[in-house]
Amino acid sequence: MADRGTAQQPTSGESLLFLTDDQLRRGIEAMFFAYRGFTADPDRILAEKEYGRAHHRAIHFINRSPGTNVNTLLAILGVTKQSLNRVLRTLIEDGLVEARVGKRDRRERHLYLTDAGVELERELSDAQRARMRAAYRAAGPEAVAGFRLVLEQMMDPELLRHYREGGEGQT
Amino acid sequence: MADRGTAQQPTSGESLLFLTDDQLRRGIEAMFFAYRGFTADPDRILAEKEYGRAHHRAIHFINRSPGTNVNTLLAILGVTKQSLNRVLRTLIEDGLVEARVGKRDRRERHLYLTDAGVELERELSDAQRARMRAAYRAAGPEAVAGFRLVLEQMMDPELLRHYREGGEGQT
DNA sequence: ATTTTTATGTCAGCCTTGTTGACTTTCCAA
DNA sequence: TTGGAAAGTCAACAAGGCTGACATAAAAAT
Repeated sequence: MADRGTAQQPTSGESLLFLTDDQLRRGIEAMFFAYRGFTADPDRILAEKEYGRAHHRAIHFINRSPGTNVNTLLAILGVTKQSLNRVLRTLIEDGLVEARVGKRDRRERHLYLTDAGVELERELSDAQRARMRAAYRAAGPEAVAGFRLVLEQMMDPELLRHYREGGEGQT
Repeated sequence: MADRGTAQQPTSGESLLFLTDDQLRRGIEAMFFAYRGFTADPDRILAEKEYGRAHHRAIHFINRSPGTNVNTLLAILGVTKQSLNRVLRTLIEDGLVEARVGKRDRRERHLYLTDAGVELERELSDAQRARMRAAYRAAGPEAVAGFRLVLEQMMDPELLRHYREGGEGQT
């Protein structure tokens, strides 16, 4: 209802054909299908190990920011503490994650991957990166820049912050 | 383990900096965060109406290809028939989807949205398109082309087929 | 004409991962 | 010293995946 309907003509000289409902629909489907491919490889590995996608996400972000506390992780993952806690507990029990009591604020738990955790993270992200790398290589650097730009625009602004802050990569 | 590790230098003249592990990790996180934004608006609408994301997906693809049969939908959505059936049954009970017995092959059910179904589809896709349109507009046509190209490369080839066949848009 | 295969639906039961609500423990800070 | 934030726990529940088994109708093959 925030829309001007389906019939759209090119307006100014810029040609806004890429904003037609049909083009948008194709983008939406591309997101849907691509996300499936994006998660397929890690999912296969996780299934063998009695873990799920939620474990992967926790492991990923603990690996990216070692020593992060539970609250921060909660905000990044966008789930409830009860939901995260269940996942975290199994990872700690299985010796993949270590929760150290905070020094300054002893209520906080700082999360770290153990050696075994690092190893699983490696296995999962190697698989995911392999597919990503193949896609990047096939599409080329200019396409990748556009890909990243559009995705950033689709994010919740709050998450965009976490995204930009995460890691020390030279963009 | 299909990787050459983190330390990567620019090789040929082409500069393969966009293929570093760090760049790939940022792409992976971009996918994760953006997918959340991508589904946030429809999810909000669906929650009010006692439906979930699975209903949205079914409605979307029935709307895109009216008269499609259950098997095709199964292949596109990548779920089991039991899972789809549960969703489909509620949609039919609620009068959003109609299942007509096939004329040539009377085993098949051809699926159509009713007027009420079309209306919900509109509401959901308007919300989703609005965000997509804002992202497209902010990123610009060249970025959108790259976005689509990378996503296509990430898809399962089997799904890529469905993706390309779907709809009659002039790409 | 009979058998087999295909398309679909359905029942039962399981798992993961999300939710809300209530409650406790710890401990920083006003 | 007391209020409240951070963290953890327990219980109950729902959505939406999954497998397996089975039923029915109709098409296709023999």
